[in-house]
Amino acid sequence: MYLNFIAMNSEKPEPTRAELDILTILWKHGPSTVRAVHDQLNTFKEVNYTTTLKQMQLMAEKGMLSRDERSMKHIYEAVEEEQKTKSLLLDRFVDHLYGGSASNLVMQLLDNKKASKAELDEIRAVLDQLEKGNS
Amino acid sequence: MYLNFIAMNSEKPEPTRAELDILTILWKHGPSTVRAVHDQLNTFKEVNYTTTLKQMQLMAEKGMLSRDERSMKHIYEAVEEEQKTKSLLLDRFVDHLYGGSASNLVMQLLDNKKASKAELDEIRAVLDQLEKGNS
DNA sequence: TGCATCGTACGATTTAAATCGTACCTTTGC
DNA sequence: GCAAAGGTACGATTTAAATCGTACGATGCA
Repeated sequence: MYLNFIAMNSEKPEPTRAELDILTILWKHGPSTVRAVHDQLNTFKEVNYTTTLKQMQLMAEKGMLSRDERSMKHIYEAVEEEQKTKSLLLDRFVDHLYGGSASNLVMQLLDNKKASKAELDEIRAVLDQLEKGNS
Repeated sequence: MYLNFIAMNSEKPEPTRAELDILTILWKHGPSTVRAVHDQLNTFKEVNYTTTLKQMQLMAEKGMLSRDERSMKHIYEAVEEEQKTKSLLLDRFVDHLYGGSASNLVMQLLDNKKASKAELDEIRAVLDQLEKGNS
């Protein structure tokens, strides 16, 4: 009763929605000032500049972002790579909603007619690639 | 003919984590008492009974659950179907993390070695099925 | 009949996320 | 040299989610 493996394993915090918005911008544009991130953010979401600032400061404190303070305009950068973070989120998502079954998720995805013909072909290509590599 | 209010409102709220846990149980077991849901819940998460009760009452208030009060032990049931809800969540997920590209998501998924050989085959089968139907 | 058990109701609290207001320091242009 | 513009710092507030404590009504049964 002392150990809880599930709790121990899932102790990795996932970014919140607002954090993910900021990460996405940083991944896309590379190291940036708060101002730059904020401007991007405001193209789809209205928030006060200080809100973005605070958010990024907190993220830096948490270790999600690093920052270069050499100049007065601090430059922030995402610490974790895009793929790594998204992959974590995706895994959690599959586990939570599809009992860990990737194929179940894909089936649902394809059923949703969310995938165009071009996408289907692309997916098939990925499959071919994988099978070739594995065998 | 009047249109359903919920259907008209496209700002459909997505269930929170705790809510999703409860929905998942209800989808799996069908209409249930709070006690039954709570017991299931406690197999992987420690919460007080009244917490589960309150949560389910709120969900009913929000229209996510319906309840039959004829007996003292109220019976709750999920209003939305499993597939419909999951499909909404999946779409939001794809949009947010993969710019709406299903194939990008699938690629990541397959890269994650999260998919076994059997799953790959299954996915391929789904693809075949779809292409046949479409063309 | 009385008490333990199981149920609902619901206000209050805790926790976490997100936002904002205000203070104050630096740089820049005139 | 100084005001305006633009930057950081950070406490306080707002909002939403999740949890719990307590009250009290039904039921079952020795």
